[in-house]
Amino acid sequence: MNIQTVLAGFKEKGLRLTPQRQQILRVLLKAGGPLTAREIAELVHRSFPNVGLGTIYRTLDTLKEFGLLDEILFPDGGKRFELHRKHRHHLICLGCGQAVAFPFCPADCLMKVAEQNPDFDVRGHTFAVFGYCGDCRKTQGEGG
Amino acid sequence: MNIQTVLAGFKEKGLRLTPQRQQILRVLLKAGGPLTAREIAELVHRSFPNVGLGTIYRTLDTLKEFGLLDEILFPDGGKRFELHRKHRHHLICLGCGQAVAFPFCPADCLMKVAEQNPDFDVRGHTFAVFGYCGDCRKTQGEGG
DNA sequence: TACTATTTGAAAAAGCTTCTCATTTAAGAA
DNA sequence: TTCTTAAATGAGAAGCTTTTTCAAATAGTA
Repeated sequence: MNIQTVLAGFKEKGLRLTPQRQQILRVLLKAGGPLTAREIAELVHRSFPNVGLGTIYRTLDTLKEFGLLDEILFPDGGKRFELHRKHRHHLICLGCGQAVAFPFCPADCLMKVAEQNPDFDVRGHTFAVFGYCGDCRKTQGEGG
Repeated sequence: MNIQTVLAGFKEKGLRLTPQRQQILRVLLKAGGPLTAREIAELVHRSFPNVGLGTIYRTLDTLKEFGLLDEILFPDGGKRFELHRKHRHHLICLGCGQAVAFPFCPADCLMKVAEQNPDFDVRGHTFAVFGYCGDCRKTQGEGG
């Protein structure tokens, strides 16, 4: 996904292309992984020091509403955001917080669940794997 | 898991069996599904109106520390708690909030992830399925 | 009973997210 | 370019959940 696509989508929906929104989008596009609202705010502030957290959250809400943004729930309850890229799950390092996406779903489990709960209308699922990345294993991942 | 087991575990660890903790445990044992901290507090207050939220959270922390409590993250970021019962995942209704546990894990996906990330030391995972239960489908689950 | 470290209640504080509202501004019209 | 207007913004207040603080109470033991 590039910024042109996103901005075109914005225009289609009648949303204004404010500099703040553009900067928030650039930050999300540049991000190597999912970011917290605060991290997004800090990065945006490098170009627009006065953007309020309200604006950050409002923009994130707007993006979510249009399916452009994914929200990732970390095991401690913390939320992170990244631009939507098909359906993906994450491999998350408990040491450094780095998250790597992978594109496949727990198919076997979903099938079993659906089979065993025929009355339940499955609409979605979450799946995330936690542990320690190669770098963190050397320092903090052992013996936990 | 019954209250005797839990209380015995408490004693072993040198924890005091205060009436507040016992009541929190009873509430968790009686619960039909995972509860929010506030729900636990409300139920505890029926017997002990003055138990503070601080005590609730501290007790939940203690239980988590000893592996007696599981925390479930809902898709909106809300947290719920239930006494640990082996390793389980949840089928959660977006209509009424009811959560049903199931005892199997997304094995295929976990294997793939581990294979594709040999440097990563996998320590855990989360998996939850969301949708609408039979009751809610009749009223609010259609066309969402 | 007396002792003491643990636990508690109450309130304050902290952290994240949402809301409020006067002001600003993007986008289109003239 | 200037005007118009609804949408968006910044700043701060407010709302929630969770954590911390600390004097007072108490479980467990001697």
